[in-house]
Amino acid sequence: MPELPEVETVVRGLRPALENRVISGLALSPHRLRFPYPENFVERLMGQRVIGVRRRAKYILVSLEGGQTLLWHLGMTGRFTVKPPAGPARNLGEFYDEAATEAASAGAHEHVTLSLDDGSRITYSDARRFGFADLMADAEMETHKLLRDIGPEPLGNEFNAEHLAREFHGKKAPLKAALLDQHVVAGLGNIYVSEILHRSGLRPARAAGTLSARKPNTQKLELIVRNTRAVLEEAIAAGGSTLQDFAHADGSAGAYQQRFAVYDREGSPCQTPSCTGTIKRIVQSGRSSFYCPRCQK
DNA sequence: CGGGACTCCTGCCAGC
DNA sequence: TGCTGGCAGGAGTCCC
Repeated sequence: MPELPEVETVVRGLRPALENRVISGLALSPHRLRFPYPENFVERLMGQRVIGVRRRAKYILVSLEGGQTLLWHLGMTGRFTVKPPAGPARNLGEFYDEAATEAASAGAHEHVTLSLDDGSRITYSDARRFGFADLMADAEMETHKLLRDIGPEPLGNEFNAEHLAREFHGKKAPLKAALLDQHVVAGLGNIYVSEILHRSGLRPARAAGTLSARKPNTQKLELIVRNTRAVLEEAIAAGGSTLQDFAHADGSAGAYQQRFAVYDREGSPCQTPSCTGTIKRIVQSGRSSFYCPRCQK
């Protein structure tokens, strides 16, 4: 599912396809996505030149020359496919299961088709339609409802032990929920939070506030910060290499197999060196969490 | 106000 | 074999 590393991978794939190109056509399917498209969506995008593509949290932000920014969220099953003027289509994001990727490549659930001035086309497919698009003036970025309250980027300097100490202070919510909260830190999702907590030796059900009492447990907080960065950077590196494979290969999928230490590994032996535990699955606020009861405290 | 439940949607798969 | 129910998950919204 698209969490920060997957969105980053998609952004890196979209960048060369979109930057400097002019939008020459835009077609929408009759189905709306999670939210209705913004007013005059097509008209406002037509003829616009793309000057930049970047990521904030799990949002894709496309800057347009005319002073507008296109915001896109992939939801859970959103994916972009780039079709160059000649040659095979390139599916951005091989982190989805193979069947869904094939379906998208075959044109199923296509909701938006963007034509560019170099003859290429970019399509957005989204089986569950949890994704959505929005369009705003650049000046509205700071105050945009979906962006203004988002926490620091986990790979930036603002995400540190002091920040977590402040955010966790007095929190009764479990660590799992606290790290999933986009206001605490941006971009983490269900899968990576399990991985980060496993690497940090912390139980997902542990109350976040226990790490930030009157005297914050700085060591543990720093461990979370360090492992968050490590897990995300490894995943981005893996995604990036997938993209490269894809760019110079014949379009075959499956070169990249994500290896998780705990996610979806219930009943498997814990991979922590010298740990003899077995991965357990629990449900927290309707979501699965995976952890090792032996080495996570 | 914090925290949890519910909601959107469709594909997949275990179990009957 | 074919159907059904449960599950997957991002994040806004609602309610206690």
